[in-house]
Amino acid sequence: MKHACNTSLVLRKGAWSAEEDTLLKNCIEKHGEGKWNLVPLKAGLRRYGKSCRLRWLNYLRPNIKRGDFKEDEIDLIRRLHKLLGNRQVVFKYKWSLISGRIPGRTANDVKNYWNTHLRSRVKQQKKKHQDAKSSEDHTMVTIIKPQPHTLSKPLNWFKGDNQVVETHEVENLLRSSDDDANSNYNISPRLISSPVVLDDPINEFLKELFDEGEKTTDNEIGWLFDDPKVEGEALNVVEDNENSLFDFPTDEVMWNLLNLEQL
DNA sequence: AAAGGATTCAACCGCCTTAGT
DNA sequence: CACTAAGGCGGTTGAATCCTT
Repeated sequence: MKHACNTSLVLRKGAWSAEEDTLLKNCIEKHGEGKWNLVPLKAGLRRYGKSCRLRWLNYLRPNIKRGDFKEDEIDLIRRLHKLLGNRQVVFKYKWSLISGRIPGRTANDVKNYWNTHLRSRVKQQKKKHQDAKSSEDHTMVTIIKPQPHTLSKPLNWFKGDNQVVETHEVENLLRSSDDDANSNYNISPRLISSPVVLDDPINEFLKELFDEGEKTTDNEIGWLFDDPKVEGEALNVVEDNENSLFDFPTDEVMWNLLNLEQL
């Protein structure tokens, strides 16, 4: 028999009260983030640690921006979702990546905004676009690089049916031609050029991702480096002692790329 | 004014990955 | 190597609020 009759052990669910918020905030300010399973004890809350974490990250954390999304924020979400949205398997952390580009907005905020405001709108636009282009042979989509986002942990990348490729393997794929004449992709630290085709889904994807110029099919990804402001910037892969990090472009470069994209 | 349908968004759920043992 | 706990993610839910009739 569990302690069902002891109400002091029943954990609360649902909306947070102002009192709970204060307790959690004080606790985090005193002890810092982390060890979420201990937070309810430290804070005197009858909540799951996971619930505390979510409340802190999405609502109580300093510098969280509330209220309506601005036009530039919406535009950025739309563009980044177009880049990442069709590649959900590879870009597993899509919403985090997108929210990482928008100061003060959480992944949950961005996801909610997309689901409630943008998804249907984009669907309609896409359908319109397809209808308009149905008589043409193909559409052209130019694409931008992923946002600058430092991943603290190595990610597993999609490799095929239930297989993953470790980050270091992707690093190998992206290794500079200066470092390895036999590298799969002829990528200098500053410029991406056409990769070699290999019989592997991830390489197929990377080929698409790094292919020069424009793609000829809808929903596909390619690169456009026509603009000299942008040309020369590339996906840098750097080492951080223990962890492999993808150092995506700076804000300025990102905006240049986004401005180039014709959506 | 009120009923009820539509929309919003905070919070939960389940799954996956990672770190520790 | 296997197991477990914790952290982190995207998808989904449902209460609150807004809008329409």
